[in-house]
Amino acid sequence: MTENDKLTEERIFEAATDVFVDKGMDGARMQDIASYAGINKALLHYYFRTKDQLFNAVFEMIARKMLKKFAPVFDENLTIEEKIRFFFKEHIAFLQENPKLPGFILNEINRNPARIKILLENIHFEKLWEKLYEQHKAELENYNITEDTMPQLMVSIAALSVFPFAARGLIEGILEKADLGFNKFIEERKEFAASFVIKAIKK
Amino acid sequence: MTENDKLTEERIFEAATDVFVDKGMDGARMQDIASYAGINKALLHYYFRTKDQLFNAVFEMIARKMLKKFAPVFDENLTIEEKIRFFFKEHIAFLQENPKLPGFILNEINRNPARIKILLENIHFEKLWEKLYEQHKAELENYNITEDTMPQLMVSIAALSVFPFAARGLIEGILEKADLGFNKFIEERKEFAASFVIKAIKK
DNA sequence: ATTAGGTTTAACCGAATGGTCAAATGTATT
DNA sequence: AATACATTTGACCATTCGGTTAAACCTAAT
Repeated sequence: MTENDKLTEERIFEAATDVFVDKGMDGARMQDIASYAGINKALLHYYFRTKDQLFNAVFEMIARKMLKKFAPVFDENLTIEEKIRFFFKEHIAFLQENPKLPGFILNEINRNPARIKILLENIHFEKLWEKLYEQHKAELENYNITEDTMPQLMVSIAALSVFPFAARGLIEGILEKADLGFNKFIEERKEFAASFVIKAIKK
Repeated sequence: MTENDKLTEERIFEAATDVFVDKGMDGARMQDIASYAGINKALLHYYFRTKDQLFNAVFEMIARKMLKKFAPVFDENLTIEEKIRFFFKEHIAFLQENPKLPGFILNEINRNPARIKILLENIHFEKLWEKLYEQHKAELENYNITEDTMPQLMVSIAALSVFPFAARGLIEGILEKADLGFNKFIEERKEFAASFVIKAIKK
């Protein structure tokens, strides 16, 4: 049953993804994953020998999926400002559908920083801003951005997009008292963050 | 021995802080904390009955310490721009000395959001931007900030300061290839982030 | 010196957890 | 129908972990 086979493995993988993202590596229980997938715990170990192996598979898949969302911006033929607006719209929309990913990834990275190096090799994520800088060298004359400050800019953009989700618990707690829902806050953020960055870098 | 007593309890508390911040609630082991404090595991339970109690004590102390760093800005008699520069300088300096706090807090908040509500009640952190907005109402005529967008601004400022530490593993992995140390990156960030925000909100 | 009370320890307990195994079940091939 | 092979399961194991207990230790007061 290659068909059923795939189904089982996929069900396991999806269950594992949900549980790991929700509880983290340390908090996740193999039994939970098995129950969630509607199978026996031994079958988990049949498909993925150990918890570590299962976790690594899940983590790499998620990290790849997330980092990939950063990439398409660089292929589009757009001005910097258009790219910035495009990025915030797309990336925040992605996070709206996967709101727990930021917290999960940041946490697991801190728990095991070594994993990142492997990840960054598999996905070629290096010198990403250099490419961007080359693409817009002429255009950047009108902006307060040099090659040196590109990393600062990139991290800032990532921060503005990712942080609200990573700190959702805090933000919700505070916004509540201003009776402003988190969803509305995020929806408004797509435009706010984009304009914020563009204003910030303009000469 | 009230003197020795305090010493033991303090040693335990400090050890617990280190271990919890490093491994998180789920990853931390009572035995590790005991060993780290140079005492017996039973003595841990003698001073702090359960792991939960110990963790709560540690977490609340850390959260209070960290959130407190946000407060002084509001007491100073400074212009907005001065406050922004002051904040980034002070807050990032604080994080330089406690680089693992952001990851720890964000993670534990996601793992147990309910705890936040209790915390936010103990520390009165509410409507903080309303105070700020009132203080600078007149001055804000020259900026693109309304009362509605204050939360967006506040979250953005926090993001720019906190995120690099929460994502340190990632940033280091990427910066490495640009042979720029994390420390240098952070040092430069104090000025970069401040100017970034000021530019962004100016009319 | 003895007592009393807080402090510290070694040994232990029960539950939970990651992982294993032999048996059972299903399935395709001959 | 019989064989061979992959899939699935229940029962089980060893270890780890949070927590307990009873006894030992220390110190100050009588």
